[in-house]
Amino acid sequence: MTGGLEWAVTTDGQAVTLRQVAAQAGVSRQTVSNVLNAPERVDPATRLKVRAAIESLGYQPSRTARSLATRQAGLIGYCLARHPGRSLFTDPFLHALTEAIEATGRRLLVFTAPEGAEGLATYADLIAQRAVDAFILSDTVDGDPRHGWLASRGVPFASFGRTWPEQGEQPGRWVDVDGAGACAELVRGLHSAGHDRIAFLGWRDPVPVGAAKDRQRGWRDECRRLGLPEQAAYADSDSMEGAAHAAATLLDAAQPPTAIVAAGDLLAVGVISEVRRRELRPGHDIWVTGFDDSLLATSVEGGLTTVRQPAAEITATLVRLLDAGPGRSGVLLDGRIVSRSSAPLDL
Amino acid sequence: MTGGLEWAVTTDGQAVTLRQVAAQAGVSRQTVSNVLNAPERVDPATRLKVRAAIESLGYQPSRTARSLATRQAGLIGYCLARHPGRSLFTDPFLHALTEAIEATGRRLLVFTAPEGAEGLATYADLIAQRAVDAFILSDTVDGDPRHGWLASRGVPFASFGRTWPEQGEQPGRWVDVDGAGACAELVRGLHSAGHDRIAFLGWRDPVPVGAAKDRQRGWRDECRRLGLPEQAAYADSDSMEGAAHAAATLLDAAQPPTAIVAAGDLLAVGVISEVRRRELRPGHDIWVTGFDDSLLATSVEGGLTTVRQPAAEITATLVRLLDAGPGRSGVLLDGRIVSRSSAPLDL
DNA sequence: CTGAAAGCGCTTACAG
DNA sequence: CTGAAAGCGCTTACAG
Repeated sequence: MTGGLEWAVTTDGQAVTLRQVAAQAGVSRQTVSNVLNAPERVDPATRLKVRAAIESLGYQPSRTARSLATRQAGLIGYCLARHPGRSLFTDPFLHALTEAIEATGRRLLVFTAPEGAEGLATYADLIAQRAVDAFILSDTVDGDPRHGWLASRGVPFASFGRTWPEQGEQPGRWVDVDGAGACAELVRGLHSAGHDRIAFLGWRDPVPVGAAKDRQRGWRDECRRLGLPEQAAYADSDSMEGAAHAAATLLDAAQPPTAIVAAGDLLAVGVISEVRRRELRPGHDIWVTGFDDSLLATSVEGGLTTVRQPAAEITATLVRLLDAGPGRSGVLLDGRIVSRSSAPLDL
Repeated sequence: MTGGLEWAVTTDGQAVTLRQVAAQAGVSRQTVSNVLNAPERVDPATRLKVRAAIESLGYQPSRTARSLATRQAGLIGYCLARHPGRSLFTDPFLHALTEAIEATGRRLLVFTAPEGAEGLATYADLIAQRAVDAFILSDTVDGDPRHGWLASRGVPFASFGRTWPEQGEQPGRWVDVDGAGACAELVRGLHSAGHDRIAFLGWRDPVPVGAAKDRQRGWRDECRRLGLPEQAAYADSDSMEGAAHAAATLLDAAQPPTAIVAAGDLLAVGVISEVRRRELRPGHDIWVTGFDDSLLATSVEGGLTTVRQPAAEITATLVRLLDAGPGRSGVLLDGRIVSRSSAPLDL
């Protein structure tokens, strides 16, 4: 014993099994199994004896053998987005998801799959091989085929993100961040701070969509409610450069906005660079906000006001939904506005 | 049958097993197993018969049962970095790794663990549970304890990144990108383009380290070789802002550099913003390079000249090393310089 | 070439 | 409360 980090192997490199624990404790194998899985059924004295043997041998049950017996892989499948590095939220999300799953004693299996309906074959393989018990879906797209497909087969899953069908019609269970609500709040905050011309800067069309439209809708509805003009511009690509050009068109208008709500942090950073180039000061002359609270948000001078997606809450909800059984339900979580100097909001 | 996407379940929702395939084909179970695992041993005629049954039932072997019999989990473990979102290469790396592992018929299990020696307990658990066959290590730090610990226990692993002990002393097998070589090449390219004052911009100390020092060493050695001055500055944090401030000190010098080699893309973007703020033109007045070819590199105006880490090559090498058996070896891969307008190099 | 047997390391009713 | 039995769904020698 070298201090708790030794792993369960005998001198010949073989792993310790139930049988050896049973032998050492002088009980049968099923008794050992019972102290592990139903300790209340076994006599306290033998329980202690068995626990001592487990401890001294450093025994841990084989996941594989247990899985075969219980018919549970103990693994949740998660498909990595096919465009690595495109979203700045992917990495924090995956980390939080892994921790949330681990907290329930299961683990995360990641895999890749082709886009769209073709990718279903990969899901089918995983199911047929009984390699996972359930799936977590993210990077959902409008009309995502996975949800209906899985639901119709009775495969448990939970989705981060909506597929945007009519309300209540989405198969299965989902959780999402209320992008519309967060952007509306941003507009209210900016308006309270004295802004009357609050523009929106989004992505031009062949881009993600659902979530982007949701954010824009929140901005637009709130502007209407407050009787503010609706100025919007769109970046040709998801880049700082694209955003800078789009921002330029806004700032060149006869009545330029005094605040710009960008649909993402990267876009916001592009807006800021354009603002600076015009010798205007972000957070003074022009207020700028982003979305995601990614590493970029704390990377620009003074910091970027942005909307944080509550990764831990999202993933905890996903895990809960996973075990909620069949049915349809949705949870909408609030994004949290993080105020920094690009738009010093009073929250 | 609805077109190949149906999964292997009977009408009662139970998965198809070997036994049912055997029954339908009119052979024994081990014959079915043989056509799957050693087809050359079975008569072509029965092989066909069995294949037809497999096909028609949509049968796939249970991973769990197979794992128990073969004593191979079929899973590779990979620990996610504890600082999600800090590195822009994490996401592309993970995606490439997953594909590389899948190409060998195995899958990737991701997990989280505490930093440093404490985290070894998590590795120990995974091993004791026989949940994985091997590990891929990344986010290596100087003097990383994992390599020696795993090697001494005979657990297969492969490392992306060095632990920077004396040459040849690192336990196990590793692959890394030659940051020194790439930065030296950058310096040569800049020098050929007429630059005589080529500064380096890195991170101030309590940051990653090994790789950062390696990049700086490449820059420094090449500057010495060419007889160029060695100007360097360091960002206080891994942020555009920190880089902008550090760049300012360089540009305020009596003999300011005409080119700046930044240790990372985020730093480089910060340098560019400082350059622009001074009404200087990146790629004309001041040439700027980054490292990683992350999404930021194509996000700034005209694009950032940077060093691409060959994700597919790295991960293919990792998988190869995983199966190379015990021993020590290292592979140093070249980074590829991607020239864009922030430093229009002739390559 | 094919099949009967044993075993992988657990768990789950079920007797005692 | 405890243990003998059966079984999870495969694979791997080994007879025939």
